Amino acid sequence: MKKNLTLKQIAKELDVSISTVSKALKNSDEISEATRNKIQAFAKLYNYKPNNIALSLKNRKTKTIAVIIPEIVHDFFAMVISGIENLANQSGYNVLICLSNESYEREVINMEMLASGSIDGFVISLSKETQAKKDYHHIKEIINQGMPVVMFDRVTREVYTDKVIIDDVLATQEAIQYFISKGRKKIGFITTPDYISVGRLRTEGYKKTLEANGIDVNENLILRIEDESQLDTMIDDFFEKNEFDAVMAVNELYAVKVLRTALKRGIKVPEDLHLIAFTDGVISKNSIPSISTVKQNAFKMGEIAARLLIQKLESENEHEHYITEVVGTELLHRETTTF
Amino acid sequence: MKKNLTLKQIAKELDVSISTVSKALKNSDEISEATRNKIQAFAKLYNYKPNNIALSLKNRKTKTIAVIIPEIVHDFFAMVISGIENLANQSGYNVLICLSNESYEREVINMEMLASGSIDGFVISLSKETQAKKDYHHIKEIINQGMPVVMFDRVTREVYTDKVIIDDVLATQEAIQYFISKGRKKIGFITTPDYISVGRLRTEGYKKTLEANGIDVNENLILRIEDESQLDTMIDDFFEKNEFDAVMAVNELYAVKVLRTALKRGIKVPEDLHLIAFTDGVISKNSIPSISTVKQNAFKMGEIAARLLIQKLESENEHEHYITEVVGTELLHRETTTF
DNA sequence: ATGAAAGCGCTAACAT
DNA sequence: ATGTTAGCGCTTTCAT
Repeated sequence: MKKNLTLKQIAKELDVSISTVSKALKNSDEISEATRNKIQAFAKLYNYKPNNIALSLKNRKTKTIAVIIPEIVHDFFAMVISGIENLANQSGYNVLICLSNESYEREVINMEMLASGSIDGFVISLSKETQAKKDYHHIKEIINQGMPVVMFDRVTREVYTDKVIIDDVLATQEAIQYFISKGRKKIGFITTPDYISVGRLRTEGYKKTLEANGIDVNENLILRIEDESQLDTMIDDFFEKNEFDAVMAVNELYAVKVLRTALKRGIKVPEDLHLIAFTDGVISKNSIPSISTVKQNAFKMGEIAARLLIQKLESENEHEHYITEVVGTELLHRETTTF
Repeated sequence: MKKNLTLKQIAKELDVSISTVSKALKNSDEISEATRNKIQAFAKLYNYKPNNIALSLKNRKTKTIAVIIPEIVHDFFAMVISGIENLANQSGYNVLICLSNESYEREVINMEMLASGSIDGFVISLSKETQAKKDYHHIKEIINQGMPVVMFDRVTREVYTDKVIIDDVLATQEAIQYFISKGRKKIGFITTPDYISVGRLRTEGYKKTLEANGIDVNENLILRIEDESQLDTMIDDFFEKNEFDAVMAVNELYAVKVLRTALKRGIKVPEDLHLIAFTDGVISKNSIPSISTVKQNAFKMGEIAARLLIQKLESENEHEHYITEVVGTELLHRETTTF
């Protein structure tokens, strides 16, 4: 490992003191122009780069924020990240991404690693395992140490901090109500186990809407998928045992599997089966037929999360006050619904 | 910002020296068991966490590696990252991800930020803009400073370092040869501009195969897509002006667009049109019909890249020797080809 | 105009 | 068994 050029070396080489070099490079007018020029030229020539680590130690500021997401192969998270990057870069912040891979342990490890010095704040969406365990110690601790954390999408009431979410109940109600308005009554709902916050809320929205319309909730029409490796068989089985005229899925992967299964069984979409998914990503847009979705404005969510975080970072006062921003959603009709 | 507990504070609180605390926490037997216990108990109680920044400054080691990728909404990159994470985590390394967003400037900014202290090494796939500009100064510089860099997929001969690639020419030849073996002659090829290394190589493989089989290369049948926002119109136009019995696309997004266009035009797939794509991701798997692909073993590529990097990091000797690992590919038949 | 020195949090060689 | 000290690279206050 060749070592990086340091102030010390420059100082020695040019036979001045370290502090003179430091000041000269900052263009301080404490230093004569001649010396300044000489030092700057030298630094440039040998491509001096200040050591960020040393700077962070000193300043306790890194101008970088970290995003912790459960998985990367998911357009919703990818788009949120784009939003975060967009706003953060504009404000002069760099963005680091870490994956929890839906694992509690990796979430903790990554956060602890970063929390101790490397970054100024977090944007996080909880891993499945964390939500299942309901153990939020690591996050509370980080907040207690004074590091700002903004949560998005998969959040929890148990941590008091800024949050960015959509109204999952409402968004689902809107979709289900649409099905009903089209005369659909046998509405299937494919979701996650209830310990995942958004899955639970969406299921709640589904049930509420049926009840509000005087339709009995049939638990058989709700499929909760725990283990994605069994997606295909579970959905196939779901169709084997039930009959639907509409299905809603909590993400686009589940939705496209439904679509495949339905078509394979000779069910016509959208004529015989209406389908709406959460997450307006590449799958929904490009599937054939393309899938109608609840547009979550993921990019905007990312921007808001970044804005909230940076505001906290740059405000002096103790931040006793936290807010939850609810981003609006939109029902986007494509080829799996009739408009 | 409440401050983190430091060795100094513990030392003061317990009325011992800082180094005693440091040693005690490392369970050094230089320290009496009594003192050790006392200090460890205190540290635990107040939840002491060593400051990574300080450690890095000291050790010049961070045990974390950074991955720089052009974009996140792309299964190939997502899967490579999984592979990297897998191997890195096993070896006790953390992984940080940064996006270049296909921009030269962001690639440079991110790398420079990280290079100066925050990480031990890089795994990178070049951004489009970097490949177009052919400006690799930032990477060469980092390597010169003694920081190991491993490149994957979008690489360049101009930087001498470890690389992980597939044999793009060969993989394409295999696919095109398959088309030909099925009697297909009007073979379209949808690719990127030639400045993108993998696009160029794949185009080369396409042409070579045709020539080897005595088929004239018709440049009209090659569509180079620069600007993805025009994907739909360009492909539509491509089909308007030409007739195909087979098409190969350099990624799954292009492929699914081809599929949509073909079906919309009443072309039967795979009967009238064979289709093969690079990238074996969610789109190919879930499209209807599902798309036959060149499986790039992205996960494995990630693992190899991480392994190469970590080997360099942990070997003492000056690493004068670099290798390029070529990962095997596989033609995966699904519903857009007949087997 | 320039430099010395302290300090950020930690480790480790070297006292005591 | 415990402590002192120097040093990692940098900034900044306080001399000179």
